[in-house]
Amino acid sequence: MNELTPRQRQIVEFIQQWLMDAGRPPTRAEIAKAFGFKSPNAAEEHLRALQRKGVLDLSPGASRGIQLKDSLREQMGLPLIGRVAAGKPILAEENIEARYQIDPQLFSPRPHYLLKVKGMSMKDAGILDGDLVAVHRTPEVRSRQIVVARLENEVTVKRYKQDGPIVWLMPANDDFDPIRVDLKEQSLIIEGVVVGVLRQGTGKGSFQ
Amino acid sequence: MNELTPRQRQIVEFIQQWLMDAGRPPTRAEIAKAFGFKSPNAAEEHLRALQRKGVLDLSPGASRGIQLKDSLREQMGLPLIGRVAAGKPILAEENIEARYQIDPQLFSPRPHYLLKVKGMSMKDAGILDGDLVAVHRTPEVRSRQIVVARLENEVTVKRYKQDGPIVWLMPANDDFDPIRVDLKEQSLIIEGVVVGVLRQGTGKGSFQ
DNA sequence: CCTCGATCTGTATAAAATGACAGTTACTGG
DNA sequence: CCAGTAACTGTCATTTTATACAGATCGAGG
Repeated sequence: MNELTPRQRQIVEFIQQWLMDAGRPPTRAEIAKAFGFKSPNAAEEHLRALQRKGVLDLSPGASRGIQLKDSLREQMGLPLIGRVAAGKPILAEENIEARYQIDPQLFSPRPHYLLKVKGMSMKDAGILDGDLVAVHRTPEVRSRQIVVARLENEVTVKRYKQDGPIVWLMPANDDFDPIRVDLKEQSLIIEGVVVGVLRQGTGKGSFQ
Repeated sequence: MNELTPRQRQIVEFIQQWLMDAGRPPTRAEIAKAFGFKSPNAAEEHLRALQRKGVLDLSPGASRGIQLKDSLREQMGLPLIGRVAAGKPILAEENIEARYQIDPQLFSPRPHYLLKVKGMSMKDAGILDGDLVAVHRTPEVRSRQIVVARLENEVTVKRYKQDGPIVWLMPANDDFDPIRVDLKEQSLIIEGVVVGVLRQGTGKGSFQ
């Protein structure tokens, strides 16, 4: 049901482009002109179809009353997770300290949240105390990826290494010891894989 | 001349807010209603004044034809500087590999560009080969800040240390030696101070 | 005192834009 | 073959919007 036709996708992309260029949504006539339609009603019907499919909202009566729903989500930005309350899902509202808009093209795959790292256990991977890691939420992890894992209500960032039923969470710092997890005895929840790192100049960072 | 009156500032802030909420600029009537004006012309005159002061652009004839100039610059995003061509200013068009939108609240002071770091000379400061550093363009640097400096047409990222007429550019890696610059003999151009670090998951990064 | 800019009211109108109705064409699944 | 949907053309009444013109007030500066 939510599948867009190629033409509809073109229309959405055109509206996005127009928003970037002009700072306001296009009118029906402007859409029609851009696509070579000889009637504004062609645009009207596309907009109706896209509204039915939930891609955008139309404000009745308002000129340029087109609102892309995706852009709303983008306006929200990535949530920054600080301290994770025990037992709560990681993206619970009470864990969110702030939201930051980040260009989605910057990281891939697309991150779902930012997590503030505590401690220096990943120092040699260039992840310092206070850094923010961009995390893509997925349970699929491969060995040697840096993951966000939850063990006994404790959230940690470590390099993942699987050896049959044994998972090793490897720090990147000789002062720390690897953590051994026997999946037959303990539950390990993978909260996602790290797809980027972000350090703010402010705070106790190592510069300025 | 570019000083806005308090009322004008309110108008600009209102337009920004409206853009965030509705995804389209307000009409004159909508501005008038929000401020309690009994005539849309009051809004019209504010818009004219703001256009004269260069804060926004008005598209004649278009409904909701208000474009905030700041938001245009924000839409452009931060330029990513890769290889710096010898002799060219760092922000020359040919040095720009891409542009990324970054939440301005994320770093402070506000960065002007991103620079791709080559080599591991700042490893112990958590800056690895291929990382992007967010740089605030200023010639004012204090000792111990990490700076972007240009020496003999070579752009480097190092920790700054001044000792009278002698400047030391300190690596954060025991395998590298400090660079000694005598300001009486050599010219050192400070291209800015590092206000943040950003690592993309892709590439030859140390994870995934 | 006079002028000027900022900040408004009040009125009016042309242009821009929405949104409805009546058709057409082409393709797709039953 | 028929119904349904996507993708249009063509027309037009109504509403929304921009924008011009004629005032009014108030405070700052010469």
